[in-house]
Amino acid sequence: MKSGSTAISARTADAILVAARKRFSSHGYDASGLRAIAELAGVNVALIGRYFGSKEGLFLAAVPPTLDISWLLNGPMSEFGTRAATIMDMRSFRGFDPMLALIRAAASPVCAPALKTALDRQVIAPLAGRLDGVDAEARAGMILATMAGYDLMMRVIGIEALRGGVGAQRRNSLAAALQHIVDGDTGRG
Amino acid sequence: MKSGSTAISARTADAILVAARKRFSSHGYDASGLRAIAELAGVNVALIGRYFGSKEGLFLAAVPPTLDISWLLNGPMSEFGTRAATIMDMRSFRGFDPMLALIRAAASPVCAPALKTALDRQVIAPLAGRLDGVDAEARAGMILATMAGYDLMMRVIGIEALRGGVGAQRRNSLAAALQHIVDGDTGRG
DNA sequence: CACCTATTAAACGACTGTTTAATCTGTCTT
DNA sequence: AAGACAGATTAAACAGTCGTTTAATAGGTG
Repeated sequence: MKSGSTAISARTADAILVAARKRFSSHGYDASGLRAIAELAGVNVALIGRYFGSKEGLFLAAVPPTLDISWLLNGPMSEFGTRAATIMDMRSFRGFDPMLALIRAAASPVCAPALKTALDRQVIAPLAGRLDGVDAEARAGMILATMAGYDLMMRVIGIEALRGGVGAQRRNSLAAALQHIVDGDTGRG
Repeated sequence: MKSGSTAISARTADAILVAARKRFSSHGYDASGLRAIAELAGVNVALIGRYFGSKEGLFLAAVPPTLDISWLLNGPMSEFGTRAATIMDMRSFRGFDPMLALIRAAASPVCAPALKTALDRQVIAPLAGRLDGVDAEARAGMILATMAGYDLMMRVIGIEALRGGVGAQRRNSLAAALQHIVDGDTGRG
């Protein structure tokens, strides 16, 4: 045998996780039925209950672990704005986008607490550690808020002012906004 | 009779609208049942169908008309950042908060199109008209995105880095971020 | 009383997350 | 090789809620 008692289940559980991430990021938590997730994974609905206990358990196992920005911290912080804006604008995930899953699930009361903890530990803390100057944590929170708001308006709602026009223009707006927070410019001095 | 055929219904329809706004802004679109809205309004569920046709019709009548920022454009644009940040941070709506309703309903596919139209006409356009310099619409979109992201992180998810600490600190972060976009600072010149 | 409107209780089918019991599959034992 | 066992998977049903609709009731004026 390959690995004993959970060989087949490990692959099935993984298929469920992959399907859940796709569905949660494209339809949100409330609008994602367990049967739709199961069908996308090619398994029976009852297996979700068996492997993850409940819909909330499935969400907790699927989304929070994917929320990290280590890929964004590789490089000098003097170029954080352009680096973040470029990735945010050019990215094209195939089925699963952690940021969209975060935004679309935030409205659900059962998701918000887990998202808050994951963001505090995996996004705010490491980002604040790379920021010089005062109020590092508050500024890290503002950076996250700016990126999330950008995605909320451009990808979830589809605001024309951000979607239309030359890509470089909106990237510059986002890059400049982010870099100012990184540089700690208070705008008054 | 007072006004013919819809005298009593006008008051009832208004009670339904008020209840719907409260519920949509505190629980989002998907998690707001029509029966909960009707009970909050003190009327029967069937009246919602009679007055607004469907749940989508109720949302369209309740939320989009409330999305405007005329109160935010009164005053010099050189103080837009501090003015917006102060109102955003100090505000305390009793039951209905348009910004929270926008954020919590954005994930629903049936709400997004209407929100997009309302935001384009009632927020982006008037705001862009007050902005000097290049890419006024893209920058107006960034201002809206920054404010929405701030609310998403602080009020919906409850990020500690934004909630905690002295209020003046997080207000300064938000105010500075917004003012830089207003001033059209590209961060590279 | 008759009439029009506003309002209600009740039921509709469809879907939700979750659970139960049965079936299938593959491995090990005799 | 044949039977027994354990784990993985499934079909089916559970109680509940969803948005919506239908038919009956209450309220107020002519």
